[in-house]
Amino acid sequence: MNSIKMYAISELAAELEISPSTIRFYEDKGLISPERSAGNQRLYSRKHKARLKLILRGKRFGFSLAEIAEMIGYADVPLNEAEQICKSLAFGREKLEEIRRKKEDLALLEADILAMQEVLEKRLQALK
Amino acid sequence: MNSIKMYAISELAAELEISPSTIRFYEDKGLISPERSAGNQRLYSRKHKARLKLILRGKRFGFSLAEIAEMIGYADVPLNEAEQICKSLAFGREKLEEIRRKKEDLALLEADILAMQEVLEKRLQALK
DNA sequence: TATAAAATTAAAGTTGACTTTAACTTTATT
DNA sequence: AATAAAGTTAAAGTCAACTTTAATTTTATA
Repeated sequence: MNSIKMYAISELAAELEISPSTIRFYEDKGLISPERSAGNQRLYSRKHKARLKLILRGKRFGFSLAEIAEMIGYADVPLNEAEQICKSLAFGREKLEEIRRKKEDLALLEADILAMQEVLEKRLQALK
Repeated sequence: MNSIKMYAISELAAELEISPSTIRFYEDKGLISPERSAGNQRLYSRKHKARLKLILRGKRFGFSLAEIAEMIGYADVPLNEAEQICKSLAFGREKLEEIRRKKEDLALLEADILAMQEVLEKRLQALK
C-alpha cells in the first residue's frame, strides 16, 4: 500500500486550529500548494502540514505573509536554478540574523515586564 | 535648572523611527499619554520614550495593541487600587509565560530555517 | 514682524490578513 | 437514489493598524 496519509482541508484546519478559509487564503498568496483529488478537492500531505506549521510559527513572531513567503520560498516556484537557490539562501541568512536579534529583544521584553512586576509588587505592599 | 529633557513629537518619532501620526494613534488607543506645552503641543519625557520602546518591542513579537495595553497598563488608568494592581500582576505573569513559550518557538523557527538552508546548500552542490 | 516649519484635530482613506456569502459540485451516509 | 455534509470559486465584507488630508494654530527663523 502506497497510501501516504493525506488530509482534507477541514481536517488539517482542525489540527492546526485555523479555519479552512485561512488555508485557502494562504494558497491564494502562494504560500502553499496542495495536491488535488480526482474531484478537484485539496489534499495535504505531512509535508504540507509541516509547511503550514512553519508559516504559523513565522506569524507568531510578527513576520508578514510576504516575508514568510520569501523566507520559506513561494510554494510553486521550482527552486531548481542556482540563482534562485542562492537568493533563498541569502534571504535565509538574513532571517537567521533577524531571529538572533529577536532572541535578544525577547530577553529585553522579559526584563521590562519583570521590572514592571517589581514596581507593582512594591506598590501593592505600600497599600497594605 | 529643573529642565528635564522633553521631546517634541517629531523629535521622538525620528528617534524611534516611526511617524508622528503613529504616536498620536497610540495615544488615541490609550497606550500613551504625553504632557502638553502651554500652546497645547505634546511633550514626551524619557519615561514616555521608554514606554513607546516597550510598545514597539511588544509589536515586534506580534502582540496586538490591545494586548500590549493590557500588558503594560493603559496610560491614563491611575493604577493605585489594589485590585487594579493585582490584575496587572496576573496579566504580567501570563505574558511572562507566553514569552517563555515564544523563546522555545523561536528556537524551533531557527532550527527549521537552518534545516532548509542545508537542503538548499545540497541542491546547490548537486547542480555544480 | 512676517513667513515658514511643525503641531493640532477630526475624518476619511489604505493595506494586510482574514472571513463571509452565494451559487454550485463532490463525497459520504442512510 | 436521495439527502446531508463538506468542498469549490470569485467577490464582497470586516477589522486592526496605520496614513493621509484639510483646515487651523503654535513655534521657530530670517
